[in-house]
Amino acid sequence: MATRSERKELITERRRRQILDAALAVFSTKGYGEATISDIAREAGIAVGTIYNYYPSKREVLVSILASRVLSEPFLQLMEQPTEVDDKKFFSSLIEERLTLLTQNADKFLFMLFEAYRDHDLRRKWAQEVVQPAMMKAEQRLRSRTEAGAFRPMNPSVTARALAGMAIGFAVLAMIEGESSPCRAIPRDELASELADFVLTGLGRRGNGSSQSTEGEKR
Amino acid sequence: MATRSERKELITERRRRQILDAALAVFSTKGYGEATISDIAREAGIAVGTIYNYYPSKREVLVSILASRVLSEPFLQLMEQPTEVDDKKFFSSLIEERLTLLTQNADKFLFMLFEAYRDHDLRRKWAQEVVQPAMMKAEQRLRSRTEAGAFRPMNPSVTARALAGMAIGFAVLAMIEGESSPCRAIPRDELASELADFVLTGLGRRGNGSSQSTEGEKR
Amino acid sequence: MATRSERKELITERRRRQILDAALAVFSTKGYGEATISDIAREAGIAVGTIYNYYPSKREVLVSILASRVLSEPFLQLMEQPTEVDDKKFFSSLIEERLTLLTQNADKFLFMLFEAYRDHDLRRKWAQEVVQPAMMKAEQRLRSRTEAGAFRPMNPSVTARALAGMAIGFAVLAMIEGESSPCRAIPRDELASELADFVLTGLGRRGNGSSQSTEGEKR
Amino acid sequence: MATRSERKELITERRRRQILDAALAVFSTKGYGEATISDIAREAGIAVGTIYNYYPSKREVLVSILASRVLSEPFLQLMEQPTEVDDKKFFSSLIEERLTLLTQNADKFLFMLFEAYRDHDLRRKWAQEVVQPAMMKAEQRLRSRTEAGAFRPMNPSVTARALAGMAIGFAVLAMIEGESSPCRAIPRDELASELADFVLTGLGRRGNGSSQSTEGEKR
DNA sequence: GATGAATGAGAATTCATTCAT
DNA sequence: TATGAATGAATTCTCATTCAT
Repeated sequence: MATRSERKELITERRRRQILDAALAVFSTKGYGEATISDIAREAGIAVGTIYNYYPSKREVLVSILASRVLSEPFLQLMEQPTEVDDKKFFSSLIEERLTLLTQNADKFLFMLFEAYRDHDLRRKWAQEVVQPAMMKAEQRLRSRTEAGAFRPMNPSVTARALAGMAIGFAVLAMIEGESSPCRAIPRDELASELADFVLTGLGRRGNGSSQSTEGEKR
Repeated sequence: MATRSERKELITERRRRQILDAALAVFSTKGYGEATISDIAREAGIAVGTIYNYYPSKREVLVSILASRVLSEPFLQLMEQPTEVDDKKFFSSLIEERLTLLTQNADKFLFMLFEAYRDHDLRRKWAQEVVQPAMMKAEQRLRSRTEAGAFRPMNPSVTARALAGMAIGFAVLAMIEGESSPCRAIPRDELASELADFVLTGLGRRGNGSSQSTEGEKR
Repeated sequence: MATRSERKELITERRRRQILDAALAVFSTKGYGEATISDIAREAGIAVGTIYNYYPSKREVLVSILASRVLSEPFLQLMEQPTEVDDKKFFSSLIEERLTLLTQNADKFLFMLFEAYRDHDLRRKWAQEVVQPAMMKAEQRLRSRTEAGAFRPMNPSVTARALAGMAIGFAVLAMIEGESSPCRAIPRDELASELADFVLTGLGRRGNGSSQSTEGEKR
Repeated sequence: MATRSERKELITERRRRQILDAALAVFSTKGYGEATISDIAREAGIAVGTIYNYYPSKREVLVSILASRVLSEPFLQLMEQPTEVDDKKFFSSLIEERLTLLTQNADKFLFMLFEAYRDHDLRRKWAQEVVQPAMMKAEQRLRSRTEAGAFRPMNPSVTARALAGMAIGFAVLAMIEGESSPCRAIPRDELASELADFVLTGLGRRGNGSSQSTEGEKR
């Protein structure tokens, strides 16, 4: 009967997820080195030994997390492109969504960033399977908007990374500042709108090239 | 002559620095949890016991690093404002410099970010003593440039964080992508110039509010 | 059936006893400070780590010994009152029994005495739960024998402690003198009889108050 | 010049005493195993290294203490015989004095007892040079008082040890009971008098042999 | 499969001892 | 001679891993 082995498969899969969930929670709280298998077992509500029925070592649990989580939710999601067409609306909703995602997963994100940084293979995998596809999509979009005359000519590779980076760095700063950040007082949608404006028009006044230097610099 | 105790003071200070340097190197390579005191001692070229003559525990070494390094070079530097007045030049050089700094210290920066994230006090200290003063300076500048009519009206708190965040996130992405990033091919000054343009004019074409959606998208 | 958890309970109890037995043996031989967990593990025939599955620290093993052994066999026993009624027989057998106990457990007794001396709580516990109840029983007996006209009027608190103390101190001296003590040559029952006589009649001749100084000393 | 070396000798002796005093204080508080050379140096107000100029090892400091202190003050003193002739007065003052001595030095006494117990040589030395001479003196006295008709015939070896033991054990019990001992409420001289009575007349009524059994036991 | 006690290698920490100043 | 920083062996304690139940 295939049912038998299928059911087994299913249960096994459930267990694995249960373990990875617990491990991710513990790792992102305590860091890989300071988390113990005991912590993970407790978090998962199972026995220590059970973990070893599914993963051969603590290290393997980490790798498995990085492999399965880094290359999936919420990181793929993080880079996905919505299909909104109005630029302002597009960026507002994109930014709002991403900031929420990043802020809610700051601990996991940081932990993965840090651990992946130390694992070359993972880093490469992450770069190739998550970051670069997403960047390519973003570049595509930038290019097409430029061709449509909506955006100015630019280097789309650089700009895509500046945009994505802005979201990441903004979230990092928000995490460091915590409650004391003045941004906490601003409603999320207003914040997103403000950031969208910055992204679209830069610092300069509309209608003038903002790279104009001040009077003293006039030529 | 106070020379005797002064000299001792000096030697002690040197040793402490020696230990912190070694510890920072090891921690940022292996992470706090996986680094051993032995590693640090070996890196510093001293005996294990010597470390304990200067710091009461491994944890204290970490805290001391975070306290002394996070609150000093290169992090204060990272947030310092040059006095350049031409906006384009200002941002170009600022960005170039910061990217270099961040890229060269990516490992340390990440490690600290991660560990400080898990140490409330440190995080608060970092926020209060580094990030917020720097943000305030940046906000000031934005405000004065706006008053001078050079920049458009904006929320300076948000914008300052978007700018700083962009640098941080850009560096993080660069770190993840490593050699495979298309930005690696671009000369550093050109990259900085491109980013400065983005910062100053946003995505939109000069002379038109880029938050306008294009005709084709009108409904 | 509660058998499962009962059995576990039983095994746990056995292990604890095994560890405490080994620890007591090692501690009383080498002293707390110089005994190592390794020594205890070796003595108990188990692994070092196993000890930590039952006690959180070396100190806790000590405390547990003091708490469980000081407040039980052979110390409670040491203070228990037989019900013999003939005074001479009573003291002879009491003394004989106690001396044997003390001598056989001199090392443990000393070790506990010394360590308990340095642990206020333990000392108080020992005093309250062992020494004082025993002293009270002894006082009771002295009082009732006095009322029966068998013993002279006296302060029973002081006398009870003098009696118990005599046994303790006699054992201590025997321990110090070891083989070279002249008491070693005397059969145990004779020794007990001699001590019982001393206890019952003191140094003085019967029939005269021995606190009188003799004529020869009069001046 | 002998003066030079004599002075040196003197200073050396002073230092040794200073170290031993400190070491005795520390050892009797923390026990040999848990005391550190640092503790001793701090207690003595000198540097760690200095101790090693006078004693080759920590162990040697211990041995030196045991050798010099066990065989001298206050232990020899403890066993010395006053020359009082009135038996009641003799024992009262003897007991009072010894109890004070023992109580004040309980920590040192216990520590030495414990450590000496574990050092065969020391124990033998203690037995031969302190305990047995003192016991012999006591036996002598008992014998002569018996010959004078003041004391009843007895085994002086046993009785001497019972007497000395009583003082020791009484002090030990007082130490264990601490503040909660009812003996604390009794003035020291009254206590001594009570004990002297016990020593001289035993438990029984004067004028009757107290080894008489009670009526129910009549034969 | 699940469990969790046992294991022992390995890490943090202590401290007797040395030795340059 | 006195000092106290440096050393590293020894010790306490942790925890990944195994395995009998």
